[in-house]
Amino acid sequence: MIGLADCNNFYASCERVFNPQLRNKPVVVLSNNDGCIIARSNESKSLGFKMGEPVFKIKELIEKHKVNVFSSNFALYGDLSDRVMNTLKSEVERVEIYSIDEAFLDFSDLVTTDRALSIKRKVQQWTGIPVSIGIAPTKSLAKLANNIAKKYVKKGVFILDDESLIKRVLNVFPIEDLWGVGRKYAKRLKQSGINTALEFIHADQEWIRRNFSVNGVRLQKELKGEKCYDLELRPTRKKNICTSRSFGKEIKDYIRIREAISTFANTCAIKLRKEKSCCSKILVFLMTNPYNPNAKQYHPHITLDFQTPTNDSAEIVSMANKALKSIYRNDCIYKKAGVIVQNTTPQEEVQMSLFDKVDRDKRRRLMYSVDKINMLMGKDKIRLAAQGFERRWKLRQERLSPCYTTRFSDILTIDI
DNA sequence: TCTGGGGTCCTAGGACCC
DNA sequence: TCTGGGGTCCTAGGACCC
Repeated sequence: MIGLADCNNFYASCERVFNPQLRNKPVVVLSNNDGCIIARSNESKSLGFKMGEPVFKIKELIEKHKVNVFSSNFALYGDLSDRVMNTLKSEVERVEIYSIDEAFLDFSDLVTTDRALSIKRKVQQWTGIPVSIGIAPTKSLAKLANNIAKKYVKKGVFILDDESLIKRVLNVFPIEDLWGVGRKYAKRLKQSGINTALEFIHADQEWIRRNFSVNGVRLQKELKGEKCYDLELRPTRKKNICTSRSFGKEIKDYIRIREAISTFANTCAIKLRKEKSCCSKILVFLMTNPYNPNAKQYHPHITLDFQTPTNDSAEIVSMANKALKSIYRNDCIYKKAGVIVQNTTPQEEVQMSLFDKVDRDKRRRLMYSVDKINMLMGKDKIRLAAQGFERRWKLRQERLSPCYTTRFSDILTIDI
């Protein structure tokens, strides 16, 4: 049996941990640039706030209900996520961290409601984060069980084990809530008269394969209780790494864009080194504001290759700027830009180029020292000049909560 | 005025090989 | 007039996830 532990309204719950005044009050967390709603407490959900809704459209509603609004604070969420995962690992031997707020748990040894409940209570007590746990024979069914635990079961734990229970649940489970069925697939399925998980199980397998690829077939098998996805215990190396942002204010000036692209490229290089990977391709893209119908639209991108795979900041930044130069036009105003490094290989397995002139050992030691100094002294203490100093393109974050757990100056003090 | 960011996998089609 | 068979690799686009 496989369990899925999923934190309830994770980002909103994180904001509550060190700010108990928010309990039982509506909370929403916004995306970067304070643009859209990306997390809601139960209170906000019942007030009708929708996932992904742009904030400016619902300003009055927010004020009317005195909703507590926060900019996203990923330093806080990341740290609390680590605490939740470590707590789960203290109770279950085999844990797959699936996302920032979800983990699959191997329950093949012992499945009881009591065990699940005591795990849930421990996470709550040790981290302050409420979780729900669904347990079933396959990952897809565990996802489904979790969905039910969250919505309908007060104690927050639901075990989906015997066949007749599974059948009863599938019969009322909406097709669009299945794991792996997004908006497009749901629409197509409904057009074919398939509205519940049970109807999906009974659909013709060849038809599913044709319309929803092998993933659809796997989902169908998993719902029937046949395992297609195992627990993945070792974190896998990323194949692509992306750093991109919308700008707080739109930018036209080449120098400013170059500073942003240089910063994004440098961040990609840092992420690569953290993964101990090198990349052999780099993609740079620009975007004008698609929501402004009067603006000239231009969404260029270009991919360039490295002769020798690299994770050297200087090499990656200079290649990114070369790419930028070839797509930049000065008659557009840009809203967003980004850098994606691709075709990654483990840094120990880099294929050298016969004509390479770079002393790669020396460069690697240099990068190692830069990373180390920045870790000790603070982010960007050593940086490339191309990144600039002003960060004029920076995000809007007007309602940021303190980094309670990751910054000394933000640690709570207690008056006795 | 104001609309997020970071990933993965699959498939079809084109280019190429012998 | 008649024009094979069996592959691989790469990429763009589309779907999905959180």
